[in-house]
Amino acid sequence: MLLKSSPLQPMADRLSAHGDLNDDDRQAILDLPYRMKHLERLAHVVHERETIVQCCVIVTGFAIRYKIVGAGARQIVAMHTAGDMVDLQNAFLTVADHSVQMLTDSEVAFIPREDVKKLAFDRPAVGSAMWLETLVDASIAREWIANVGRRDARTRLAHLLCEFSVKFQAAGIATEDGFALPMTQDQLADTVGLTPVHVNRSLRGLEAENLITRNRSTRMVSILDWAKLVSAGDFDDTYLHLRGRESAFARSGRAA
Amino acid sequence: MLLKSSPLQPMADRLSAHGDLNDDDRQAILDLPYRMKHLERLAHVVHERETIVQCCVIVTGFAIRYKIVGAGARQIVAMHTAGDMVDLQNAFLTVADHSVQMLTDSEVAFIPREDVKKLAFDRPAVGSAMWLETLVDASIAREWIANVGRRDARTRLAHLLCEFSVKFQAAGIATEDGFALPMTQDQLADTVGLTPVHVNRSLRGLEAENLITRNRSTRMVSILDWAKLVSAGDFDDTYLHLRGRESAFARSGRAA
DNA sequence: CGGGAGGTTGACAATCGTCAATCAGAGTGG
DNA sequence: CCACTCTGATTGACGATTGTCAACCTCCCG
Repeated sequence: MLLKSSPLQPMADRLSAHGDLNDDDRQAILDLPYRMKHLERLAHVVHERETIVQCCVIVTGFAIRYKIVGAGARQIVAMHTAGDMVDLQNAFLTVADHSVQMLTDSEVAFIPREDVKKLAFDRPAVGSAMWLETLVDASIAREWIANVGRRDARTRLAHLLCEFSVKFQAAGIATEDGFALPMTQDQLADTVGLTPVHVNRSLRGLEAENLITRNRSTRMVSILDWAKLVSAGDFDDTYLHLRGRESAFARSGRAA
Repeated sequence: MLLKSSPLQPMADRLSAHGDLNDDDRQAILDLPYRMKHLERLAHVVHERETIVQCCVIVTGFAIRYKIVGAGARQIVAMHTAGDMVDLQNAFLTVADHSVQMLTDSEVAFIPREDVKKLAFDRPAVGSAMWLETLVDASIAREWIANVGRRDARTRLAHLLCEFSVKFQAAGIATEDGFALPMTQDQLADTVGLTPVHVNRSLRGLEAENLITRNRSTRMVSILDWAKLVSAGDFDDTYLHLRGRESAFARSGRAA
């Protein structure tokens, strides 16, 4: 069960979390052909309108998906961490409808899309898990629409911080006390549909309320009061579909 | 090839558009067990947090997916027309992360989720098409994030109208000249993250510019200048992934 | 020690929201 | 055929959240 060896292990773990994969399924994932690549901060994996031929799995690091609108503004539409299959989901779409860029120096594995498709249909359990993964992504996107469309600045940011906290903990790269936020305020602004100036004001507001603390140099966010942050962010982790895991509500209950 | 008989025909057509399905594939779709139901305007198909046991295909009519945020506001996160598999995509998620409501009196077909899953993996061609359909939905959601997050009121609405025009034409329920918009201004407001008052002002603005005309009683939107509307809405239909079809840009080119 | 990226602030502008009144059209019952 | 009612559309006055502009600060690094 503990075959920690392949760079694809995080991907196998992620998919296992979505359903019961047997050892053969897991091994089949690890046996996928891949090509490792080191990508530097701000390097692009895909550009909008490009043709997709490979799927990309993040082994280490963070990435964002973004779109550029006519006025030149950028909107970040998703954020990914280790184990995420950034464009694996797009194994079925031919032309990219958005760009993918690394937030940090990262290790990624590229897998030919045909091999991914084949695996998905050869092994329904794996296929289901992959499909599920893309559906969870879609669910998060819907939540972001609501976040940007119907919440004020403070709530939007608190919500995003809650989401990151839960997501990072699920990925094993954060504790309940806080996490390293690999985004500048410019990037945060493009994530929640605000300006960097307003993000700054809102973030300081959350600090002033003693919900969080930040370390500017390490870019670490410490959560001082999870229950209040959840409340401030109107956060409910149902949309993350984390199933078996300890839910954020459970955590908030414990903290209360 | 023309077996127009089953209520599931629109679904088969839609899936065929995403890839090459052979006659057996198409027949397998039509052979799915289903239960027809008439739903009145504003009836709910699913409520947020409910457990999903059936998948729903719209045969006639329109539906919206929406979320309610803490402050009580509603955000519509998707809009669906005939042929759309509203919760088929959620065959893999157990608990609904949003509500689904009909915009008009409609005919829908309910299919047990297990049968959908089985079909998807028994017939990879169908499974691919279904997966693709969910990925297109996700792509639209991402575009909506950008629309709400980074475009001003006028542009947001123009963009939405362009999307509806293209989508409705693809579904065969609109011409290039216009379409019946089954939404009130309240619902439009909850779609683009504005207030109804501001939607009204923006819509009248587009009319004043002679980009569109509306018939209040039939709720019909006529497009007077497609090219200018596309420009005003910063619209590029790449994200709709319509492949083989005549693209909106082709149309705008023709009109120019 | 200079340069640069990113964070912070203040003053001011503006898009968009709120509130509330009024209007228009469809359906209903007498 | 007309009053009545209800939903949805339209407008105006006013308020406020958020954006814009621009300066300054802080830390890191060569």
